[in-house]
Amino acid sequence: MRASLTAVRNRAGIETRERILSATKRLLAERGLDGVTIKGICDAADVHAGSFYNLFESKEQVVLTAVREAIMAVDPDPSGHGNDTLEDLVDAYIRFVIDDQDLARVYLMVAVSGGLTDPAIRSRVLRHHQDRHARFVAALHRDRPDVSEEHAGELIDALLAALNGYAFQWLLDPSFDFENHARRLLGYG
Amino acid sequence: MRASLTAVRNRAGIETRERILSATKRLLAERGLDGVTIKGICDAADVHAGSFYNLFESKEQVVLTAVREAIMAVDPDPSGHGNDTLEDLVDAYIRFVIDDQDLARVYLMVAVSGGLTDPAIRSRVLRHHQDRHARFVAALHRDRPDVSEEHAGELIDALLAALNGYAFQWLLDPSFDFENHARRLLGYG
DNA sequence: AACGTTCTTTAGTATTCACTCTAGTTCTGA
DNA sequence: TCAGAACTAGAGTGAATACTAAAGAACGTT
Repeated sequence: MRASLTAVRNRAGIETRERILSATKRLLAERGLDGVTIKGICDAADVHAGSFYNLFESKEQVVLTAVREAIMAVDPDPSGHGNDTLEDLVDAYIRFVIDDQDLARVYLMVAVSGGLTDPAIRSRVLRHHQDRHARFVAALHRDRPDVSEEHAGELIDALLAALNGYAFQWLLDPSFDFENHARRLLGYG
Repeated sequence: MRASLTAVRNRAGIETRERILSATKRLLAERGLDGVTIKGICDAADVHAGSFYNLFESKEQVVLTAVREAIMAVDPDPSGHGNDTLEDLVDAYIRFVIDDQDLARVYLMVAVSGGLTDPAIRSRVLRHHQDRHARFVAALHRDRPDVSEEHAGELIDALLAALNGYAFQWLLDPSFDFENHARRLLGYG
């Protein structure tokens, strides 16, 4: 690791950084976590290795940055939490997956392959899941105060897991009716 | 690729082949599709590279062999098809995931990462899914002849996708009540 | 316009990867 | 037991990998 990166201040540097990050996201979606190479990123971003290392410390850093953005993109409006209905939350996930397929692919691949193999990514994924779980449970409780806390926890557990399964199936086979199946999950009882 | 492999006939060769294959499966489960290396496999199987290439043509071949076994292990009793109930099929999947976590991990990682990036694996995964889908639809139709074919197809679509989502969630977080959630999916209506 | 900082390029290095070669050892069948 | 086939060991090859160093170009500030 380099001692420290020079500060990024000029317009050129900021633009290059953005180009590298979006190329990384695209390549992650296309080739997967380990299919991404520095050369691939640099070619796609039309940048030389030296420039890359002027702006990022390592391949790991740029990948983690892209992954972090993908994970954060799953949840809408994280500041104004507390007023979403369960339907809002599910809708937001549906929209995320459909509108931002690249990031959704990254999110799922990271969750599955990374979560199942890399301890650092695993804990990140689990933590993210906990936050999501809490948010969904709160929303469910708002809609249906009669549902017990324990039961709500289990319902949301199943809901989130199924949503991921649906999303994956749709990314693999676009004829899968992701949107309707996902909405139908809301008929909880 | 080598012109041809010498035939594997001796006990020693067969044993070594098995050692290599099971080491490959274990490493696939631990490190993922691209985390597996020839050196890793050879070390784990206590074999040298020369021996490896005497028994397998390439890294790709041994990985695909392991993957094929993982995918085949998902479906029970493929010969005697036609008499399983939907409950049998779901039970078999539950048992597969719980009893053979390594293979289940490989199966899911391959389906997600491989399916989303590698065209060869993608078509293999899709084809496998079609077979599974047909089997599940037939079982549903046997239980409930009143359900229309189209509706049955959609129900099974959702069932299979949810099962995969549940399995992944459980592999990531063992406190997830995979078995019960999976069984609950059978309350279709 | 001139100076220091930031950015880019070019040409590397060391390492790891899948895979090969060859010589030697063990096994099997006759 | 012996010949030939199957198997193993271990060094080695070239390509690809992440990453670095150093020099020059572009930028922004004064």
